[in-house]
Amino acid sequence: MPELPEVETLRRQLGAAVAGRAWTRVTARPSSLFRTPAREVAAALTGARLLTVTRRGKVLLFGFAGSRTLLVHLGMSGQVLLVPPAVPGERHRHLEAELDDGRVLVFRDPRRFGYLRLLADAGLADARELAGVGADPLDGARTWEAFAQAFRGRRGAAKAVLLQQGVLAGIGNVYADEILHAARVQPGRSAVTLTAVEVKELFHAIRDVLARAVDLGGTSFDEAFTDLYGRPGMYGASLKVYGRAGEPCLRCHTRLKGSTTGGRSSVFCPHCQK
DNA sequence: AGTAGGACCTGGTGGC
DNA sequence: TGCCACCAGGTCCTAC
Repeated sequence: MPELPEVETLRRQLGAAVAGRAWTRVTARPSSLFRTPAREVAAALTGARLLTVTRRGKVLLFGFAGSRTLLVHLGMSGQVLLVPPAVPGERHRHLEAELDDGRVLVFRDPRRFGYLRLLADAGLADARELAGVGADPLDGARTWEAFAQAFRGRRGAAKAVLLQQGVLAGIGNVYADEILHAARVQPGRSAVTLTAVEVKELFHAIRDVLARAVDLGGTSFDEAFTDLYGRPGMYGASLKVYGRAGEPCLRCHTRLKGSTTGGRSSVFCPHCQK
């Protein structure tokens, strides 16, 4: 369930540890993950030097010399790992890139909900993977007024709007629940009914929750997410509602309620979330 | 334009 | 112990 904090954690680590390295040998095993044929990806990236690693919402962009960019979405079980050369391949390795320092960059994804796509930089502007990606919640220049305008233009439930990547990019099911609890807004509440004060509260909750989750290296459930070095994120201990249906609200001790809307599970406090 | 539902996929879990 | 139904999640698609 990599959402913004998990993807950002990886981006920072990749930028520090892998950017600047050439990919000396690339193995790509064909699977439904590859939106560019695996053979083509391997051929194009063998010998290529990775220059930058950036992020748009939940999408990682690996920028290579020669004006090519590899888009990587981790879906819900995707992992990017940096391992020593001798580590034998566990299952579900879709792409392995040997670096010019001998280490190996691994892309795993047991459930294969993610994707990889290689594009010429000129094609980035109209890549469908990025077309719906909106502003970044951690962009310090964003004001709550701009958020309010984007948020209140949508008709659906508050949670559904938070999950729309075009409003703010990078929020998934886990952090949406945490944000709504922090802002004291029920997930099913119609977005247009929020007062200006509530929208402002929501905006600050988005920032606070995501920034703190980034600081703690994201959230890990089982092995669904680990950082570049296989270590779990530490935000799990800070979760207030996700995974806690039936347990007491940490703010008011009311039993937290679970619900399902649009195929997504939600947990919220029926008392202190309005 | 919204909502709901299914599809994708596999590891883990709970029930019998 | 074994088997199976079911669930989780992000995104995309179709149907109302």
